[in-house]
Amino acid sequence: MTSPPQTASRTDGAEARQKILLCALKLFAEKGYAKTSVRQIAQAAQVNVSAISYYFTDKAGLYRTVFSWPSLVARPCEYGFTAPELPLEAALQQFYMEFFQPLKMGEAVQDVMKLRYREMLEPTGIWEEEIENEIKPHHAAMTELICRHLDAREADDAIQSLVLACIGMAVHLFMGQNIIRTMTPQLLKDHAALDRMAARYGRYASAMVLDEKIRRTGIQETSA
Amino acid sequence: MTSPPQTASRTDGAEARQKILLCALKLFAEKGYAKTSVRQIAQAAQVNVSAISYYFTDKAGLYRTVFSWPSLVARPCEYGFTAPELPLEAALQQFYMEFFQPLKMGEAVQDVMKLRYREMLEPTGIWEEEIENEIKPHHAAMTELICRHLDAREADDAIQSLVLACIGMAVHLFMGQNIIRTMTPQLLKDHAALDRMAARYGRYASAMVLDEKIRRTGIQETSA
DNA sequence: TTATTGATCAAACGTTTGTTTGATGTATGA
DNA sequence: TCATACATCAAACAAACGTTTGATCAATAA
Repeated sequence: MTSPPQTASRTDGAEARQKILLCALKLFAEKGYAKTSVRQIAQAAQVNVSAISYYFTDKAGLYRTVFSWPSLVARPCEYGFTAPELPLEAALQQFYMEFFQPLKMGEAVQDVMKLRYREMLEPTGIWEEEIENEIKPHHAAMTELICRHLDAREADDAIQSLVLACIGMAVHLFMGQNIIRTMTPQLLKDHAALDRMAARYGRYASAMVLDEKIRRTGIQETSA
Repeated sequence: MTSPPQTASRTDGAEARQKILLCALKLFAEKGYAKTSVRQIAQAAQVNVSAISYYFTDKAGLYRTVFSWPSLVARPCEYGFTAPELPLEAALQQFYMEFFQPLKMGEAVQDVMKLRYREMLEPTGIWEEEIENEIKPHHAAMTELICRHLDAREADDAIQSLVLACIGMAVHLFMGQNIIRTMTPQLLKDHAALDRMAARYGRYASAMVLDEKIRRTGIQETSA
């Protein structure tokens, strides 16, 4: 009879597991998967090395668990920027606000995002099955928004470039945090600074879309 | 068996060195420093493992050599986009043309760029001493260009955000090659597609700067 | 010729890697 | 009380790592 007993009163186990997860996240995000050894993680978490295999089977299992940490990855009310009643600039500003949200939250959330973006450069394993379900929706949502405001029923190359540019600005800011904080730290200083950043990027993106719109109507008029 | 030339049975030595460099570059760019073993490199280059220590002292030495491969890194006529006589949009388009140039060239050049951008995420060692001398000039050149066209003598936060956005679009396209080629392959298909991309990004960036200019003159008038 | 030099090799080096083992301590349930 | 389940530990494991060794082969210079 080895039915799972209730060990709720026992705090030791879950506590160690949590510590391992937290330290692993930090180290993985900081130095990458390969450069982080299980012994380093164990030492940082102040647990025995074998605790990692004990709780997560192996290093890869620990990474997978960290990578899709539910409480950190789950972002409840996202894609609010696609709301149809929003004017273009407001929608884009909200997009960047949502995108920069993790930067405002704790280190852990940022580290998870860092992990995910790191997978872009080193597409091995989880990338295809996980990011595919995160990047593509993001991309599709932005495409839909821009198509709607350009009165285009399909996304041609120009629109897809536009989508890429809008998203690229955000991704770059996220991935280049370290550099930006070195060169122009005041831009990411605090929540207010990030909000200003989102507002500016929203304006810029809006200007890009409007430029494309003018170009399109112009072409339509001359070709008609 | 064909009759062997004078130096056929005995290879030059420089040849092996070159092969190691080429394969190391490819593997480092593909999988990162830590995940690439010297044995893999040796096998790919079809040389003995010890040849790496023989020619480059150690793995780190090989990496350093690859990282600053003179013939690949040297980019002769750069920063041409800052030429004062260029109008804004043309200047920005030239910026993106220059930025995307490596994408047109051989795989080796792209891999070197990939290596350099990878150092952004994993700032260990060479980063500080090398990238500092590459990113900052790029950034400064773009800042100067935008300041000039905005009639601003100093770069305030808004201008620096603008600079960041313009550069970010380009960096994102470079780093996200794999994803972009998966989702919208036609945007990076060939040289002509890349040129169209640079032209579009130039227009978009120009629209952003002009938007900021309008905003500025508007504020100046109301505040004056 | 012989001596020397540089390139190449298989083999082994000592470490570090991720993982497993078996023992020990400890709280819980009967 | 005893017995079971669980958490933790030091130690050991095989495999892979970067690196070194010493021999071998080919070419050059004396």
